[in-house]
Amino acid sequence: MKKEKVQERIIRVASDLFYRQGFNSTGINQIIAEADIAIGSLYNHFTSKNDLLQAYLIKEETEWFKGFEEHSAKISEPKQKILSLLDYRKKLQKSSKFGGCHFIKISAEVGDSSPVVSDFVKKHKGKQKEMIRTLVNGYAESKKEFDADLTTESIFLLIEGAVVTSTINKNADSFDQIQKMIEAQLP
Amino acid sequence: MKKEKVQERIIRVASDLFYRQGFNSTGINQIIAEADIAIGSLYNHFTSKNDLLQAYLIKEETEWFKGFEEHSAKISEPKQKILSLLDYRKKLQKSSKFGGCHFIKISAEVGDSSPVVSDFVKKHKGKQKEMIRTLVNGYAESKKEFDADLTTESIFLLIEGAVVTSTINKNADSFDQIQKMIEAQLP
DNA sequence: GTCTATAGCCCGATAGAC
DNA sequence: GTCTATCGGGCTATAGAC
Repeated sequence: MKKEKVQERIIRVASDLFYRQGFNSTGINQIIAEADIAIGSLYNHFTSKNDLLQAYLIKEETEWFKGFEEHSAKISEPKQKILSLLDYRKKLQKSSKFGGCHFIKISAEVGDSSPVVSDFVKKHKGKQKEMIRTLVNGYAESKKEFDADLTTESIFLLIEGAVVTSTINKNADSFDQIQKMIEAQLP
Repeated sequence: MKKEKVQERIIRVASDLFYRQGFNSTGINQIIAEADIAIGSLYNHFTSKNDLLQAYLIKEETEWFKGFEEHSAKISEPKQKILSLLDYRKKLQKSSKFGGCHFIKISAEVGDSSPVVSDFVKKHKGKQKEMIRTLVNGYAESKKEFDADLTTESIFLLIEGAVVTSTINKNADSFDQIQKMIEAQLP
């Protein structure tokens, strides 16, 4: 394990605070205190707080896809691969104490006032949906009279609904429910 | 039309700003400027900014249910009544330029740090779901072998997913998609 | 490339005149 | 019950020593 560089530590600390407290509720002073650096050092590595926000988005997106790849690496059967995505999102929610989706959260907080953030989140959710589409198409090859597009949209929207709802209710019930629903759509 | 009282104007202005800009990004000074009052008057009617936040939540919840009642007043057929809920949420999204659900938004921004807000949003979403359950039960009476509970959860989660997704994509596509899905669940 | 000090601004909230 | 003036503190960001 290589020693963590200063810049990486700043991003890690800031990301954690942005997610847990919100971007606007996290001050520069808190970031430098928890990262144990001086404010001059922070502004040597990042030009502004918004610059940190961009690094946060990129980091979380990279880790999101890498995390799913690792989570589902051993699964090759298409239906199980789809279900492992539900399991992945459920796992993320549990390990974050139901903190919610990073991207929905930041979008709700600063999205409308920052086109950079809105665009990033929109594209990210598009990537998620395309990943689902690939999984569904892999499943659909063996089936006839199967509407892959509608199934893709349905799985995507059910997951988004389940994530938001599990965040509000602070439990994983909605994931157990959508698992039944999605299994029923994959005969 | 009665003349709008000062207190009502404050709530109206603050609510609008909280929704469009976010709670943390809205300052007291902006509220009093747009409401055209002095800061002393604001603190005569409300004890704190958090007090205003509570008034905002109550106002939005009241208007949400009243709005649906009016929107669906002329519809008595159970299936159409359910579909009118989708139409209502779609209408809300369009008229707010896809600003998203008030309650999901405030929950994402300050929910975790404020149990009062988290609890309110959780209860509010519970009320929404119970309303859906009543509508679905009204429909289910005429059907056999119909899983009202699972259908209720499915409709609720699809709507939540559609609202979040339409907010991110700034269009109503997801509502058109869930309409197909939900119609298919109501044979 | 790390540090301290501080500028310049805005925040929520209060005091007290009228 | 509305107003103005102001407090104390936090904010992001910069300047400049080392």
